[in-house]
Amino acid sequence: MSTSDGPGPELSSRLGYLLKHARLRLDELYTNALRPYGIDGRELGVLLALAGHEPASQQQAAQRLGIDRTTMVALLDTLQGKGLVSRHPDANDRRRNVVELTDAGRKTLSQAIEASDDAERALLAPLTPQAARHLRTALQTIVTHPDS
Amino acid sequence: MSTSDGPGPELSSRLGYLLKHARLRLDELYTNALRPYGIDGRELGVLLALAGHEPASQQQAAQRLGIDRTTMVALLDTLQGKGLVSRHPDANDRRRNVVELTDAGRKTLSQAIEASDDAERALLAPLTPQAARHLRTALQTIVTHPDS
DNA sequence: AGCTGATTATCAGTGTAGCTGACAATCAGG
DNA sequence: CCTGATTGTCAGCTACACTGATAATCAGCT
Repeated sequence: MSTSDGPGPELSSRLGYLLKHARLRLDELYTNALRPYGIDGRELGVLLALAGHEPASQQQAAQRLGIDRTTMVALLDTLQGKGLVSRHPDANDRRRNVVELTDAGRKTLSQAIEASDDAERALLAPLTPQAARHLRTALQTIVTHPDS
Repeated sequence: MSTSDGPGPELSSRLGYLLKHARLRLDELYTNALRPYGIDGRELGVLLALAGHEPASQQQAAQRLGIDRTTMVALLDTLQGKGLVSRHPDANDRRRNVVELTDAGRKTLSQAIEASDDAERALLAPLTPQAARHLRTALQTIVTHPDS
C-alpha cells in the first residue's frame, strides 16, 4: 500500500482540507439562503428527515439524520417553538413522541428546499453540470457504502 | 431559478448531509490511521501547511490552513510539546515567530502522509479510480474558486 | 398479575473546535 | 518620536454533539 496514486503532499489536495472547506462554504450559503425562512441548515435537515416519513418517533428521525437522539431533543424544541413541527405521545407506544410537520412546517420546508437548491447551485457553479452530478453521486456512493 | 436540475428532496441527496457525513467518515479513518504517529488530522494539516514553505510565521501558516491565528497558537503548543515543530522569534521582524518542522516533525510528517493516503483510499474505495480523481478535482475547483 | 430487561425521551454535564475582543510587543511611515 | 498597523497570546464565549443518568413505558416470561 501507499505506493502510487496518492493525493500529493499539497494541503490543498487533501480530502480532509477539501471536505472541511467545501462544507464551510456551503454552510454559509445555506445560512444566507435560509435566513428569510427563519431556519438554518441543521433544522432544514430535520424537516427533510421528517417529510415523507411521518409520523416518526424522535429516535427514528435522529437515525435518518445520523445524529444522536439526545441532540434531536433540542433541535425539535426550537422547531416546535417556531411552530414547524408538532410532538405528541404515540397512542400505541407511549414512550414515543410522534413528530409531524405542521402545515406551516410543510410550507416553510417547500420554500426552504428551493432556497437551499439555489445555495447548492451557487456552490457548484464553477463546475460543469455533468461534473456537479458526478460529485453528488460520488459522495452518495461514499456515504451510503457500508462501513467496512 | 429553482426550476430544474435540483438535488431532489431526499435528505440523502443533499450536499449538506453528504459533505457532513463524508467528513465524519474520513475523520474517523484519519484518526485511526494517524494514531501510531501521535497526531490527529488537524495536526497533520498544520505540518502540511508548514512543509515546503518554511520558515513561516504563525499567521502565514494559519492563513494557508484557513483557520484563525488564535487557533493556531494552541495547535502549535501541542505540536511543539511533541517536538515536531520549533518556534523562535524572527530576527528581521521580532513580532513574528518563525515556525519550522523539526527533524522529528519531518519524519513524522512523511509517515503520516502515507498513513493518511491509506485513509483517503479507504474512503474512496467504493469509487472507480477515475471517479475518485474527479471527486478530488471537483472539490478543489469548488474550494479554490473565488468567493463571489 | 408481577418481575425483569429493553427502549424512549429528557436533562445535566463534558468535551471539542473555533471564534471575538483585549493586551503587550514590535514594526513602518511620516 | 508618534501614530497606526501587525503579530502572538490569552480569557471568554458560542456552537455542536456527545456521555451518563433518570423516569416512564413497553415486552416477554413466569
